[in-house]
Amino acid sequence: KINSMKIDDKKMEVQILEAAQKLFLEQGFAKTTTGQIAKLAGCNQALVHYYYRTKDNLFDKIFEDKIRLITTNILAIDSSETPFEQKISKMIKLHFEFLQKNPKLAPFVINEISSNFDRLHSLIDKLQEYPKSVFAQMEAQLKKEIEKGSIRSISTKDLLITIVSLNVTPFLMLPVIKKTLNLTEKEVNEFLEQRKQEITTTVLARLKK
Amino acid sequence: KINSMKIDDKKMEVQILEAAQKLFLEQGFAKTTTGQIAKLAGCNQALVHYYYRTKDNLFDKIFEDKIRLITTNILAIDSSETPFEQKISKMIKLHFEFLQKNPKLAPFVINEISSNFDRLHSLIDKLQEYPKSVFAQMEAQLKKEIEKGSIRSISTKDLLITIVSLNVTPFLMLPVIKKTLNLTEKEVNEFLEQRKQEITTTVLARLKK
DNA sequence: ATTATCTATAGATCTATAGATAATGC
DNA sequence: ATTATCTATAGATCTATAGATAATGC
Repeated sequence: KINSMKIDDKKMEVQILEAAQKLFLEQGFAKTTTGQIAKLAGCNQALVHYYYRTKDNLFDKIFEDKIRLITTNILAIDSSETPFEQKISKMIKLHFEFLQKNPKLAPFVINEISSNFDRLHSLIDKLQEYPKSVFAQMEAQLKKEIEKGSIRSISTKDLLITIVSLNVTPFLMLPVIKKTLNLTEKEVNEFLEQRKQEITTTVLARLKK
Repeated sequence: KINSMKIDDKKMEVQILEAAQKLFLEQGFAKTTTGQIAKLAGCNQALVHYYYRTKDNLFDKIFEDKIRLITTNILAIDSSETPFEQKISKMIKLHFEFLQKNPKLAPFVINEISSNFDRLHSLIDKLQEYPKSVFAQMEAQLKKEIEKGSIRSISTKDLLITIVSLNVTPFLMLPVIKKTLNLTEKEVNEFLEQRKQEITTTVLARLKK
């Protein structure tokens, strides 16, 4: 079985999913056609429907997967005895680098949510389940530090929104920044590196007494 | 002429533009049809094309208008002798309240930019013209303060990205927040008020020596 | 006369399915 | 036999225009 496959001869079912993913992330659901998906996957348009029946189905699979990816990467809690500020720095860094590895992810999810929220209700409910316990852990750690007096008071919610806001926005603005400042790929990376540093500085400044 | 119009009997041309605006902001370009626009405007679908010829034309008019609205509201420079920190606070406040008055604006623009950037090149060029001089003013003020030693060093670009990031993101997340936390309209407003305050706190903390 | 509005429709997609054919697994 | 893939197409939109009719301005 393993032998019978050439290197890039993945099962067509998978290739279709991957093609769909790529196109949905780039253009959004509305602008992507099953014809485009088929073409990119290297098959006939009918086959897309053979495997996934409807375009909606295909989208839901992908969207749910992305929501899960995001929720499992928002909070990388570190329960070790590392100083709190280092934990926060690491959390920002990991989240930012996750976004860097998936630069189209944030725009995509925000697009679909804000232009099609009703249809996505149920899918988004999955956003709630997992992070709850992790949120609680985070809250416990934060409270402890505040009581110790080692950081300035802030709510868990605010801290998280601040981190996510600062981390996500550069990727939303990336097309505009690239064009406006006429940046090479290398300069884009430098910008992001520099920005990552600045975000850490900002968040830590907010926590400092 | 004035007499001949009933209260809400705006010229159909305008009603079509407004209907299109509302629908584009809510659903994006791709999901909005000229049929929907006509229905909301209270006319026939053909009339949409009579006045604006193509859907693209109609969109471009609106998009350009929104880009202009945004650029004229990003930087409300205050050249008076007010202390710098107060200027920043006011700037954050004005920008945030501008977004509050136009809550669909940020998601809309980000959507269209990230799913259709190529087509919008020329329109976005307008984003550059106006703000340049204002950016320069801001930079001058900031440099002065840094040299005086009254604030911690930061680049104009970073400061602006930080403010925009923090201000914009709550509006991108609003549908999810509403649903996830099950908020009433009043609670949403409270959340935003509180958040506005927190954003100011964060930015000022970053500037404080 | 000129401009605004409507009805009707051509032409272009696009999704989804039916039915034919090719490939594969027993 | 069963599963994967293709060809072809029905049916649903959707944009844009042509041509008819109604409203308005001199």
